[in-house]
Amino acid sequence: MNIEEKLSAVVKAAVSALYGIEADDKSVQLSATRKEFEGDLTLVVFPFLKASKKKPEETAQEIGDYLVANASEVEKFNVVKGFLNMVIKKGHWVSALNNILADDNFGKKTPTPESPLYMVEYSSPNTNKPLHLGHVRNNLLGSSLCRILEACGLRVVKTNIVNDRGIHICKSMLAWKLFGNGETPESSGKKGDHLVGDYYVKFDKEYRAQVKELMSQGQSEEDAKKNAPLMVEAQQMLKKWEDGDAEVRALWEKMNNWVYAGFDETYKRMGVSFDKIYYESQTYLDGKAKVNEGLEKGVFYRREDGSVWADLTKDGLDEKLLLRADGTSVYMTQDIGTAQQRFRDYDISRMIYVVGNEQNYHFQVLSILLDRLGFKWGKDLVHFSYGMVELPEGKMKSREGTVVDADDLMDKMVEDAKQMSLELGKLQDCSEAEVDEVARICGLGALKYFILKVDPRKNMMFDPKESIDFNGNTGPFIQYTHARICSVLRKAAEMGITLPNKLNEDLQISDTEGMLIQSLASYPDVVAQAGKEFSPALIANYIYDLVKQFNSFYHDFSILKEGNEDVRAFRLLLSKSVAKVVKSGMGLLGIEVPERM
RNA sequence: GGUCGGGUAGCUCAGCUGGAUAGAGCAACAGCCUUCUAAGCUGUGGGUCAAGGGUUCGAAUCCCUUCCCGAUCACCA
Repeated sequence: MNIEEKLSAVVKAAVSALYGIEADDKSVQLSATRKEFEGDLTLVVFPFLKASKKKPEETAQEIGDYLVANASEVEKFNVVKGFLNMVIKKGHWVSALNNILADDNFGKKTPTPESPLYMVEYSSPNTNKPLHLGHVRNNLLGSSLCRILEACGLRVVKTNIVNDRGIHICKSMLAWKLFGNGETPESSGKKGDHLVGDYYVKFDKEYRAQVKELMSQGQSEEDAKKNAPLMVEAQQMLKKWEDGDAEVRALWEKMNNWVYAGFDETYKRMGVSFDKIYYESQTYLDGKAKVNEGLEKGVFYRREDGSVWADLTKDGLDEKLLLRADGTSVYMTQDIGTAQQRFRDYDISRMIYVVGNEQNYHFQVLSILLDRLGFKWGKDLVHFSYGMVELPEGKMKSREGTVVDADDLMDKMVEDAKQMSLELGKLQDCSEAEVDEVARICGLGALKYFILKVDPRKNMMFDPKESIDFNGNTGPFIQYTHARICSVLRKAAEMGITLPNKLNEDLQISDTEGMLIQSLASYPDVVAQAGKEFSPALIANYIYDLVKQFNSFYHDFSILKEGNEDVRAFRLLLSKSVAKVVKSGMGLLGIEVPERM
C-alpha cells in the first residue's frame, strides 16, 4: 500500500470521527504539494465543508490535527486556505526507497496464465510501398502499448494484418512487368520494399499521363480514369490473381517477398515484432463466406446488380458495401474474416486495433457487423484511434511524394546523433563500433521519444526541415541522465565503495531528496494509468519530470564527494533507483538507454 | 450537409476524473565547467487557455451557443 492509499484511509476516518460522514474516494483529493508551499502531500478540504459547517481553514486544521495524531507518517502540516499541506516524515521516504531497491520488477506486474488475454493489432502495412512516418507512429504506439499492458499484468498477443492483396499491389506488379526490365533488389541494390514502392509511383505517373491523354481526346475525367489502359490491365491482373492464375501468383509472391524482406529490416531496427502475422490473402475468403452466411440469415441484403450490403441506417449510419457485384471482397469483408480466424486461434478476452483516427467510422461499422453476425466480442472491440502525423504543408501523401520515409528518417536520426557525439567528443576512448552503437541508441531514442511523448489521440506536427532535437524534453536528455548516473556508479565501484542493500531509516535527508523518492514511488501508479488509458505519453512525461528533478539534485548535491558515508551511500542508491526507473520506463516505450554517451 | 475529433506562449507540446499564482521544451536574452559527463543547471521576458454565456465556494478542465481547423460519410485500404 502506498502513502496516498494509507492517508486516504485515515482522512476518511478523520471526517467520519469529526463530522460523521462516510467520504468516498472522489471526495478525498490527495495530490503532491505544489513546490511553492511547504509539504509533500496536499488534501483539498473543500468537499468536507458541507459536513463540517466550518470555514475551510478551521476544517483543514481539525483534519490536520487528526492526521498528526493518527497517521504515523505525518510529521506536521500547514493550512493555506482550503488546502491542507502535510509534511511526511523523512523516514517514510527512506523506507519507500528501500522498497524500491528491493523490488527488481518495481512498477510492473507479472502476467500469469490466468491473466486476461489481449490481442493487439498494429502496423498493418500494404505491400506496395515502404513504411513511412505514419506507420512509424503506429508501430511505436502499438509495440509500446503491448509492453505497457504486459507491465499491467495482462497477457498480450502482438499481431499484424498484412494487406498483401488488392488492386494497389497489382499496380506495382504491372508497372514492374512493363517497365522493370527484370530489376531485382539484388541487381539494383535497393531494399525490396523501396523497389516495389518505386514501381507503384511509376504506375501512378504513367497512369496519370494516360488519363490526361484520354481527356484531351474528349473523355470525361471519370471515364478517362476508368478507361486508361494501365488501369484496365491492373484490374485484369487482380481478376487473374483471384482466379489463381499461375503466372500472376508467381509474380505476386516474388514481389511480396521482396517487400517482406524490406519490412523485416525496418521492423528490426525500430524494435518491433509480432507473435502472429495474418495475411489478408488468407483471410478474405473466410470473410466472404461469413458475409454470405449473413446474407442467408437475412442480416445483409443483395442489390439488383448482385452486390451485397449491410443496412446500418437503424444505427444512425449509412449502408455499407460488403461484396462487389462481381463477388470480390472489400476491406470490411477481409476484416470480418480476420477477426473470425483470430478468435478461433486464441482465447481472446479483448481485441485492440491500433489504427489511425481516419478509420473511426470503419471500426464503428465493424463492431456492429461482427455483433450482428453473432460474434459476442464484436461490441467490445477497442479501436485505439491515434492522430495523424502532419507535415507543415498538411497530410502526407504517397503519390505527391510528401511522405517521410521510415528508413531515411532513422538513418538521419542516427547520423545526427553520431555527429553530435563526435562534436562533444566524450567517447574518444571508445571503439568505432561502440560509438556507432551509442549513436544508434540515441538517434532512435530521439525519434521514438519525439513521437511517443505526444498524446496518442492528437494529431502531431513533424517538420522535416527542422531536425528532431537532442536537448530539452527529448529522448537523449533522458538517456544522458541515465549515462551520467551509470558513470557515477562506475566511479563509486572504482573507489571501492560497497553499497548496502538497505538504508537506515533514521538517516536525515533533504527535502529535495525526499521529493525525488516521492516521484520514484509514483512510478507504479503511472504504469497502471498508462495501461488504463492506453497512453505511452503518460510514461514519457513522467520520466521527463523525474529526470529533470534528478538533474537538479545532481547539480546541487555532491554524491561521491559527500563526507558522510551513510549519506553518500544513500545518494548512490537514490541515483541507482532513478536509473532503474528510467531504464524501466524507457523500456516500456521501446527506448534503450546507454551506460555512457 | 450528417457524424466524430481538435483550438493552451512566436513554434512543438503538457495540464482536461473541476482546486492554490496555467506549466515544460525549442527559439531570444543573462549567468554557471581547475569540482561526480555542460546532450546539463539557474534566471529573465513571453498567455484574452478561439469567442460568448451557464453550472460551482472554485472552470483551461463540465454544459450550451458561435467561430475556425481537421477527419470521415468510397464498389480505396
